Amino acid sequence: MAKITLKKIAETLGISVATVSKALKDYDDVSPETKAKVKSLAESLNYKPNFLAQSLRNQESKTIGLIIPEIVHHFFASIIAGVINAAKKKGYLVITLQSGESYDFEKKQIELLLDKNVDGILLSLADNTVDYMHLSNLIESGFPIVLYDKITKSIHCSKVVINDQKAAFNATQYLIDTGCKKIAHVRGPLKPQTTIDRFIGYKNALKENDIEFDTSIVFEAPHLSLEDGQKIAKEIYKNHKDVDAVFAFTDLTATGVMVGLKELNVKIPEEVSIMGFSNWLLTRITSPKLSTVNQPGFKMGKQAFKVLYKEIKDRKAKTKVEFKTVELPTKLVIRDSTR
Amino acid sequence: MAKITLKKIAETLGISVATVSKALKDYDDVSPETKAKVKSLAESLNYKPNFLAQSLRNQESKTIGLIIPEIVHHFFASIIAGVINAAKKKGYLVITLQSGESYDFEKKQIELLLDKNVDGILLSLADNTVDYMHLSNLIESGFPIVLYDKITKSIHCSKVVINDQKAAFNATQYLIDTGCKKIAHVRGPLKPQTTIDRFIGYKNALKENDIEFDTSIVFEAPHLSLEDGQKIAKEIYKNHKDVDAVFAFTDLTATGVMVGLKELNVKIPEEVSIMGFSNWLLTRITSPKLSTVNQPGFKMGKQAFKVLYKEIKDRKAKTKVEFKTVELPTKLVIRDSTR
DNA sequence: TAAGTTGTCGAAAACGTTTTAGATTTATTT
DNA sequence: AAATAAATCTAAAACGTTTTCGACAACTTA
Repeated sequence: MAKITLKKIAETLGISVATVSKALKDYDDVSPETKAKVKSLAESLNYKPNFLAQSLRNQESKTIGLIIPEIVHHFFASIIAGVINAAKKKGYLVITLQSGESYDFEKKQIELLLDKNVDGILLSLADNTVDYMHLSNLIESGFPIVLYDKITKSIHCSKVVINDQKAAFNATQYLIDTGCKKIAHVRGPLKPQTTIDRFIGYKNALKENDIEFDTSIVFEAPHLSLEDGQKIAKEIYKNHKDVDAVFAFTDLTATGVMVGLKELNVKIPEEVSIMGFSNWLLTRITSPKLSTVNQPGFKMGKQAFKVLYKEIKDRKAKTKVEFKTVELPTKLVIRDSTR
Repeated sequence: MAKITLKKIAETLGISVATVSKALKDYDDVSPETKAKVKSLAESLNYKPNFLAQSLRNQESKTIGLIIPEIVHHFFASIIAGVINAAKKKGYLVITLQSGESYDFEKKQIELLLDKNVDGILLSLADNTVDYMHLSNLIESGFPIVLYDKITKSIHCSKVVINDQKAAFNATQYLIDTGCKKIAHVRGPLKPQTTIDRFIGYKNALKENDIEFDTSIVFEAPHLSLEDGQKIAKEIYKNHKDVDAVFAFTDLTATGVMVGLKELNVKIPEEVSIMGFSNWLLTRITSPKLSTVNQPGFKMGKQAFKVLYKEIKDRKAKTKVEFKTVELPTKLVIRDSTR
């Protein structure tokens, strides 16, 4: 059961290791006869090149790193699946790490991945990442990194995102089109670009329709949890009875708002329309079923890998690497929580 | 920005590579002075050993493979998180692959991981895996593998599981204790051991309480989907009006049954108690909230890595590897869908 | 026949580390 | 002072691959 190596093949055939290697890779300075002999023996011994040796020699590991803020999360799990799926097709394997939305972990894990000689990194920024030196240095050195979902405009590199502004605009516009006049917004933690952009989209839609923007009906859900939503529901019921729609940053919080309002006997969607964001599994389970914006996690993962792959190839071929930003389309999924 | 290597350190210090290597590892045949010089230079140059070279030389990659049936799934995502978390603590990285419940993929991906020189594999069997030769050969050769969650009794190796029989027994017993007399069971696909065990637990509880087992109220949910559950709800409503409780193989299907029955104006839990299995996020969102059995995914992932780690160490130390089966405790989570 | 061409091969270096076995120097013992 | 022991170092092989460069033979060409 010992491992088959080039050396073994060379010895049994009475030729050199170099020739065996070249025969297997169809170099044209080895005769057809030798090639045939080598190939058939390699096949019958089920020879598999040693990946570590290849990596060491070729300075590439055919492995990429994927840093996820939170694995146990429908959207991010979809991303993992998408990345793995796309990577497999190109012969790449994926090492997944979780930053837990912590800047320190994020930094450490990037280092870990670099130490492991990954060929590139896919990264979604932790919410509290504010200092980008660790990234910009890396990118300047030419190391392939692509940012997905939670990005920042302050870093110059390739990115894969959805258009949060547009998506939020469309969601809000839909609420307006269906007769809602007083639309509250539940936003996430302050820093991430996604929070900001969805908020801007919401505001733009109001403006476009000459609806006055009222800062007192914009709520922050610090943990984006169900409970956050429930609390906000009570607040709305108590102090903002005229609210007839809620557009939330994410499905879970939207569900919290919905559950909270239902407990207060508010009729959904007759009295208040609820719009979520992401299209998680749970949107099909709430009652009424939650209207939402589909955020294509699997596709985003696939696309992110593709962009990274191109950069890895370009860098190897010493072609100039062009940074690009890919914007994935979202779409409204209208169910029963909106009029 | 060129990589710092032992060679570079050796050259600037005017000593040999061997000494540098040994100095950094505190071998006792290098003088304290040399050690100090080497260490301080290494530190100031921020020397990081090349992982590939180390792996090649030491014949260990400090990387393990994790094969998951389905990543986008609350329970399995928790497992991934648990494994990564435990692995990190021991300096191991995790390559995740998805089998998609396909036997062929499972085989291919094991090979992929072996080609990549992973030090061990964590595996949950695909539903349609029936032939275990690819595994038993590997295990016999001494390669560390541990099976988690979806296991088989036909393979002799370490395993990390919950006690499905006991968990199902307790769930059923709870239904009986709360006055249910006619308890239906929704089982999963026929093959997996988990399906069989939960079914046995259900039957045992009936027997223990002198309740007649009625095969006509055992239903199969082939895809374990929400829709499967809804269909079964209709069937129950139509032909088995005397059913006053349903114990389902998994939360999503339980939810399907619940949604289906609610649509037929059956009162939950007054007329029918519903018990799920797994304790996914969604159980807190259904209305009424779903009672279920907590299946500790994160812990299972952690534990699975620990067992694998021990095997890797033992094997390296040439200690005899003892296979063991770790059984993780489950517990009933009673919410509002049961009386 | 001398020079050039072509086809086929292998030695050796390289990737960066670890470790064995031996070499060299210094210190200790008789 | 010679023999032995201890302390410190290094050469070299090893892990398994890839690729450059040159060697050699056989065949063409002038």
